[in-house]
Amino acid sequence: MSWTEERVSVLKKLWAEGHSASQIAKQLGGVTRNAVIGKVHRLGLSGRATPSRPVKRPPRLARPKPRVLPDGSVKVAAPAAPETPEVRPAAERTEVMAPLPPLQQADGEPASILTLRDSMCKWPIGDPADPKFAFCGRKADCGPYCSEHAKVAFQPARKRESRKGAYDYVRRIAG
DNA sequence: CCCTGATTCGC
DNA sequence: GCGAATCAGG
Repeated sequence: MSWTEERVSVLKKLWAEGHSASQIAKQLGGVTRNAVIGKVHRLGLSGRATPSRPVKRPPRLARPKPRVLPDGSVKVAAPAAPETPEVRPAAERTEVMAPLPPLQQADGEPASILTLRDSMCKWPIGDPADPKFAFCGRKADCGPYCSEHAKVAFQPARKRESRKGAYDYVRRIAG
């Protein structure tokens, strides 16, 4: 079947009335819903009333699919260039583990190994090898951490011993 | 697994 | 221009 003026007008009418592509294809006959969608897209009336789907997905990358030719041979197109991975910024990853900056004490310095006391949050902040390495230093809630860091420390429990490991690490550093 | 529209690309 | 294949969702 071909897209006669008649059939196109019917297509437009049904599409405008909100029928789905498969319903239109069924009514027209001789075409699949893909054909209808393709025609709709070509006519430029793709965007209809899409109540529950304003989802905008990124363009699909090319499909280098092998195709079987009539003579039985297989042809493979050159693979399309991969999209840019886009790595997450380091700051975004760190933010989860250290949402709070070290508490400034009276002397303006954050809690260090020397000044960290039992009642202070022992959440490490920064690289231990860095001179600026410090601890959270806020009031420890019920464990070694303040209420905020306790949420982070005692939540994921990934793999095996994130909690114990974190605590031991602090004990090792803090004494 | 059913459905939806969107997109690609060989024809 | 056409539409099958495929994708990304509901």
